[in-house]
Amino acid sequence: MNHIYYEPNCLFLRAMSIPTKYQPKEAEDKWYSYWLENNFFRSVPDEREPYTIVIPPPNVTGVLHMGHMLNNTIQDVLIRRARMKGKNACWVPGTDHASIATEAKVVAMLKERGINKKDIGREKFMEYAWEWKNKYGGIILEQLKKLGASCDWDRTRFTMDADLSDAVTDTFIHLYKKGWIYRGIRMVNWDPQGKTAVSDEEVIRKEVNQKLYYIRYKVVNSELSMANKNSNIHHSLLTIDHLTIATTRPETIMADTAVCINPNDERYKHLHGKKAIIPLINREIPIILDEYVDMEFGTGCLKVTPAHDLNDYELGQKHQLPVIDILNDDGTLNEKAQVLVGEDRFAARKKIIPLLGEAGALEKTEDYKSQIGFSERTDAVIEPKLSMQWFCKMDEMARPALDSVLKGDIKLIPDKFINTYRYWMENVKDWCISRQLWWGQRIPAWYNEKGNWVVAKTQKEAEEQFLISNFESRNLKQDEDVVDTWFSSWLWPISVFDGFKDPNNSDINYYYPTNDLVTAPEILFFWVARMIMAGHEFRGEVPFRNVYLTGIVRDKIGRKMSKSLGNSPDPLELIEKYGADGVRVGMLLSSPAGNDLMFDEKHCEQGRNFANKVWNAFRLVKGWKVDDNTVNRNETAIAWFGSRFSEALADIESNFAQYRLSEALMATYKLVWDDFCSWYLEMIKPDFGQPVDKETYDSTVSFFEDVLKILHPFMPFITEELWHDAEVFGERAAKDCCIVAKMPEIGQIDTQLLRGVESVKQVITEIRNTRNNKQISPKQALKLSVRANSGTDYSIYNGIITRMANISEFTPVAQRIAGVAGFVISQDEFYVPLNENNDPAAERERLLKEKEYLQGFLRSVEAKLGNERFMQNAKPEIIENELKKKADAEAKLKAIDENLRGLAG
RNA sequence: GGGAGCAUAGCUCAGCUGGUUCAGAGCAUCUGCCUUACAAGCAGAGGGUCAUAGGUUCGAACCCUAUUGCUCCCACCA
Repeated sequence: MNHIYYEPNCLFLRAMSIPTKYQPKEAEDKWYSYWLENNFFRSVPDEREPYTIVIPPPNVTGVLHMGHMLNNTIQDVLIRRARMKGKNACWVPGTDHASIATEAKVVAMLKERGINKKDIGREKFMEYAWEWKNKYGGIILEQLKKLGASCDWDRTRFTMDADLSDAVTDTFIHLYKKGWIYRGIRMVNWDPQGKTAVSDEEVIRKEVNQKLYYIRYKVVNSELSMANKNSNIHHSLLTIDHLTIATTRPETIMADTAVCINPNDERYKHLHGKKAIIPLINREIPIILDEYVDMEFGTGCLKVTPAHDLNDYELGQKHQLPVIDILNDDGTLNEKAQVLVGEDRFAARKKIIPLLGEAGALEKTEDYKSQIGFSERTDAVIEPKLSMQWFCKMDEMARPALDSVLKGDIKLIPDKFINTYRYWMENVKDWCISRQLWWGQRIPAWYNEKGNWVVAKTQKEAEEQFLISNFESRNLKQDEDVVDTWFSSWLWPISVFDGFKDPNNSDINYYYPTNDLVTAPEILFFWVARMIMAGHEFRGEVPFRNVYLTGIVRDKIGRKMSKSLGNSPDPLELIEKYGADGVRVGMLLSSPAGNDLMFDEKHCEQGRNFANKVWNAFRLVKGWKVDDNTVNRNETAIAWFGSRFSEALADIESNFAQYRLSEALMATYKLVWDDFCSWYLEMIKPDFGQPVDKETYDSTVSFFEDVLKILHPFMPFITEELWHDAEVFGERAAKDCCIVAKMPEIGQIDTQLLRGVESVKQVITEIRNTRNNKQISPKQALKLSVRANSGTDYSIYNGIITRMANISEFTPVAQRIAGVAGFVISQDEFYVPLNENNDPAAERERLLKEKEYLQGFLRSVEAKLGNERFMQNAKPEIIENELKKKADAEAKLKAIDENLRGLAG
């Protein structure tokens, strides 16, 4: 779309050696290193007010995705703004060890090399894992730098740093001593792929199409079966009946320990006290009675499998049923299953169906939809499994954490999340904190050979405790499990400032509580709620004041961006293509807090175009020659933009105060593009080849400085680049960088002037419109007259109007001018005599149309004013407004009537 | 099954305590322009029964009720 023959024209431009398009790449590298070299991101406590953000630590092995882009752009905007407002801004970066995800990656890596995790043992495995971490762990942080993230990199932390791990151990012991951490056998969510337990929150439920299998169990006549106890072979001959159960998991029938029916179920009264026989393995199980069974569902007969279903487990406990666990940790069937041993649970499900068929036990299958739990990290289907785990009691910690949100000590933005937060906190369950992994902080519990155990920080301390309690303390072994990753990340806002190691150090005292937390609503409970609990428990204070919840980044047709769908653009490629500033603007343009972001590359394009606009506005100003002898004719324009800037700034500030970042950006965008470029610069632009007067130039340069400042948090690179143009701004010392410039403050706002210019803009638009309609070239100067009925003095706008609308002569008149094109702006009549003949008929039509509209308007206003109840109930200022509307409309109608009469005459 | 939220222009969203004929912005679209900063641009224009149906009110996009459609969260029905 570039006009090839246009570019060479640039050669004729004076002082226009800079390209017509902003080149982001070079500026980005240059200024990011410059900022680093000059320690602008570094924060140490001082006398200033702190402004602190701790980054939601990304997975150490992760790579940057669009969610990170959005999240970190927001944080950077907030932190840069705070820095420019004179606060001591501190953004603490870091990464999370993400035990299950990282361990899975390391296991996969080892597998590729033909190494099995179990064979090499824990120590060797950890060596590999650290090696992996050191190799890939920094990638995502390096990527954040490309985005312009102004983190204090000297403070970079990792959740498995020695100090942070110590904090985990110490808090574990602390909570254990309080009685809030306990150990027990429970049904947990087992991830057969990660081979670990996961917490309830890490289970994602999805609706899945399944089959419901109807399986026939023979029923044994109890007396006969007793009599023939020793002749299993003849079971089938002795059965007198059968029952049918419905299940989605036929591969678990070998673990059944009962069949349950509702005692009130008339259909099955004859089964009371009898026994059923599991098909294929022919094991006898009791038929028990419990009202838990829904008579409506399936056949009304429920197979009870305590080892592989939470409800069945509870039912089993109640009826003291044995537990038969037929699954290995990896989800394959073990020898207790007797059939299909070694098969994976899903393979077994497929294979058992023909077996049941052959045995005559399969009655029918039905399609069936139900919710199934998947592991958040590995996406494996969760298997309920009975095992010994560590738990953390949550109810007591939840209470203050709920209060601080309900009382508003912590604000959720947007606040619609308060409801969900409350629901969760009021129904909080104990947290399963142990994980059967190696990558993470090991549980500080020690066991002797007899199975006695203590909780202690070191083996030595454990031995001492064993001695005190007179237990055998030889050959102590530490618990093999590690704690849940979130058991370290919930300490993050405290641990990054060494608040556990040294609870009274100057950093934690200065930076804590932090100000804003920017994160996704998905981890509101996982992470945010638990951080609040930890804040109360370990510091007696909330960890942050505001939680800005971002939405999910989706593609433009609303699908969540994911690797598997391949619909996620590579953020670094986007930066390459549109520049970091362009991408930042693109991300922020349409993403109000809490709303999902329908990502479209077009937004980045818009961001890039905006950067280019700023760049070219700068080229314009840079190209001007200043002449001290030229007179300033732009006082009005300068005064206007000063006011307009303050007005817009007030709006921007208010948007920021409410965390409406996209609106703050849009307000900035419009101020710069429309008010500054399209209006102000056009108003004051000297004619080609003409110099600009000193006053206008200085004011414009100063305005430009302010514009760069308010743009900086959104577009750090281009602003810093232009900021350092020595020709325009003079040489700047390092300490005077844009990144640390003082944000402009809201100045005087001359509302009368603002309103006047708004009218003037309308006048100019009308004239341009007239040109468009009548196909008059903008180059052809026109004459303009005004009959100022409103009393407005247009003389101060003379320069603006003549320049912007190419008017050769702008004169006030006392009488209306007949037979001339015209328009009315707030009671004032404007006339544009045109050279060619007017079309009186068309003009008349236009006037009649406007008259009709005004009459309708007047009628509605008069109706209101004539309404007694309105006059009684409406606020006085509303009524006053209506009266003014009436007067305006009447004046306009009068002018139109006069014009119509003129046309007629 | 329970709870919450949303529905405004082709798209993404504003619309704050009901009150300018209130229906807005950006993008996209259309028309005319290579006007000496910028065609990644300039100037102008056209787009909407505010999901549907009722109600409250002098007055409703806004408050209430119902309906429809979508989204999210929570929940053990095999």
